Amino acid sequence: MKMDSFTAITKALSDSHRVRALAALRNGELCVCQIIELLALAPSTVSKHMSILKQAGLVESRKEGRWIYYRLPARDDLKTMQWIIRAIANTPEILDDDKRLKKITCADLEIMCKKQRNGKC
Amino acid sequence: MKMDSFTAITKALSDSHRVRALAALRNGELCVCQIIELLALAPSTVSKHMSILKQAGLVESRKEGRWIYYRLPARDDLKTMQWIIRAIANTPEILDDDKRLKKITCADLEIMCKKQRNGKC
DNA sequence: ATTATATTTCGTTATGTGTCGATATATAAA
DNA sequence: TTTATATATCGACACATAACGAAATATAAT
Repeated sequence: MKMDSFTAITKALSDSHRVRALAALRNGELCVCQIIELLALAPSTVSKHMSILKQAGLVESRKEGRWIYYRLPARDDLKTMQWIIRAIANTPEILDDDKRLKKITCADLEIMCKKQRNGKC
Repeated sequence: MKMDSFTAITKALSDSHRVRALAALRNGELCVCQIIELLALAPSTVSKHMSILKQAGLVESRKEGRWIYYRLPARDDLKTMQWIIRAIANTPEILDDDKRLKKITCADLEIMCKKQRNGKC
């Protein structure tokens, strides 16, 4: 691995919002609006975070209609993820996120996005 | 691990100078002035870097007379180090550092520090 | 005791980063 | 084709961080 690639990864991991987003993806892909809901940040902010994770090679993305889904890389050449996930999986923040994620993933995407527009989240 | 401890580690690892210092320690402890020589930064800057690494639990220190030595933690509870070291050990930067380290560790501490004072490094 | 010196701490400056709102882009709906 | 909307990009701001030199601290040498 090159030094730049390495620091790109560690920089990407040095923000707790990004770490939480990454952990949220360990049980499957998520739509951006679901991550927005989870982190409770402005859409533009979440978009930036995800682009940093993608740049570092820590996530991949897929477009489906209006929605964009992010996921952990399929080919885990690096066992990076395993270590990271295991390191923080039991923190209160992530455990709480897991709970909230269940509700978020159950909700209909259209309805959830509409709630976000109306500022009811 | 707590989330704060985790991001303290990733933040510490998100600077290439600190990563280089860490890699330099994998073959044994080093005096601060040796790390100054290796990184070619101001003493105060190196001191700050080492305190960040120490805060994150990535290094320990030992005082001996006027000199302070840093080393990797003895009890590697986390296998963190192994992964980090392996990830960057073959980068040009680290390989070059290894070469220069051989000369640095051979040189007498007193003489090297004197050279630093006179600005000949 | 006084001086020299290895390292840290402090203050300052320049650059980087997280956040947001506004605008742009691309796709779906009407 | 026009309108709605999910996400990304841009511009601005506040705050964090890396760098240095100067001063402080602690230890060794004289």
